Amino acid sequence: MKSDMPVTVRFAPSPTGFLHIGGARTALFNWLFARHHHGRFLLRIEDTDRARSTEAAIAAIFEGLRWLGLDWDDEPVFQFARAARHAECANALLAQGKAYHCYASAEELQEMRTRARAEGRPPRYDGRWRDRDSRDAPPGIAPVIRFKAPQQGETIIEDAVQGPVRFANDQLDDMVLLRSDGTPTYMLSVVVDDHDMAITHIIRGDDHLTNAARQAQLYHALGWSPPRFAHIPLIHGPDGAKLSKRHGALGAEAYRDMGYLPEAMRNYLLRLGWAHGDDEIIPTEQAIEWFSLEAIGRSPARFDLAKLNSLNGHYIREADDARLVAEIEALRARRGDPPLDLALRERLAKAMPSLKQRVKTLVELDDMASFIFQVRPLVLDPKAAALLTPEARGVLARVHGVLEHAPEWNAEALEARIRDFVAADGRSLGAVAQPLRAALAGRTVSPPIFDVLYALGRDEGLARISDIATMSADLGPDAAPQH
RNA sequence: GGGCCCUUCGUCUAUCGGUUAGGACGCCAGAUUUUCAAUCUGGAAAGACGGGUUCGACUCCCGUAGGGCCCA
Repeated sequence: MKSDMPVTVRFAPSPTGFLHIGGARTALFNWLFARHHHGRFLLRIEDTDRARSTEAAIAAIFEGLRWLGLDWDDEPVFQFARAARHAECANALLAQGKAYHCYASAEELQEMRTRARAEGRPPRYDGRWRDRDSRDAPPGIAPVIRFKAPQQGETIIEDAVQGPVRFANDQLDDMVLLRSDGTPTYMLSVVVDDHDMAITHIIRGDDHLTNAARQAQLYHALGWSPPRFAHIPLIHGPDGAKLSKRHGALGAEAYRDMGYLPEAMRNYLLRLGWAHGDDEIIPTEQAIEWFSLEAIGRSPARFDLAKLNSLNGHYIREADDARLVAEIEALRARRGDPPLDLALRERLAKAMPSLKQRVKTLVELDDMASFIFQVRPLVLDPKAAALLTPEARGVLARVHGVLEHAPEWNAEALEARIRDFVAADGRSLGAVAQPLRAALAGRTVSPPIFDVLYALGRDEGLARISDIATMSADLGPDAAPQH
């Protein structure tokens, strides 16, 4: 263990797709651990699979991490570029007799597997070139370099999350380090890179737990002390199976586009497999202070959108209004909507305190704000149209009269005025508020009508009421005003 | 098939041998109310199963079942 060294962790995705939710959580845990210890959080792009690695995926991963607010230290390391260094380490092991050339052909390997299978043994390389002289090598065959793994005893991983995990060494065969074309294998590259990057703690999904044993052996053979391992359980879909496309496993940018706030996502992901007593709302600063590997659970957690929604609603309500306006503008821009002019942006800002109270996502926020973006004459939805009976329109005409001389145009003053009108008229507030809502928003659901009136402003508000009040034709469900 | 890991309300979790098994999301009911929310109050809801160890197990051990990961 390198307890004397500054904490250095890494996130090492393969750029074969977007930053999915499991990767995002792994990155978050690494980031929190680094920030907690005032250490470094590095990025390594494991792009050795040339066929599947893409520039687009690399960009998506960077973008996803930036969106989540997980800033990394130093320039990212690209693994493929370090292949020569990896080969050098394999050759060093070869020179020291800790690795050997293996000339077994693909057919031989296949034969080994089928025989093992037939005999009910686990399919493993049988070590046939382990102690054989290279002079026996068949001509014309480029050898691979295999690791001379210990055959007796056991390898114990003292995992920070899983506790001690023991592997019998005879279960682990002599893995390939360098392929016959001279390219390093994943197992070699990871160990060399983690060592060269001075990684002190490897926090990754527990799908790598078995790899840890072989990697630990490699560390020892190379004369390096292994880092501390922390294998965190994978995230599962709602049905308990591994999270996959089938569950709609999406990239970080998809969650952004669905209207989630990065701080809500961080809070949600943190609580998947990690807890601090009964605390649920844990802002990032607090998370950094509290985070520890010991508190990570060992059982896989299921991804649950309902809880994310709840957290997101909380963070939206807490968010600064100006920021939310900017978020809505960004969302609309991504969707291809024209930018908001000054007046609309101002209306949106005025409505924001009320709007943000009633939504779970930014997409819902945008929808809740649609009354602001509507252009007169409003398109009424069927329920709103049904509310606007001739009688209701008559009421609206009188409300218009009451409001047009209002000295002040703010929610409190408008409410007082309308309540006076309602009281004098002997009606319930609802009998006036609902038609008013239909006229102002074109829907039966909106923020409180006084907030709506205030946000719309005097001219637009009165005009919308007037549009409906002066309408002569019957307003059947199909008679809503059309553009 | 082999190795390894996991198992508390529907979901995320607290509990680190002694609790009426707590909280959150979701759900149901009520309060509030101009709609929808928000908020408040109340409610239903859990230790997979079987053995041990112990005065006492959700908690420790073994087994079974179920799920997952890796290898092929």
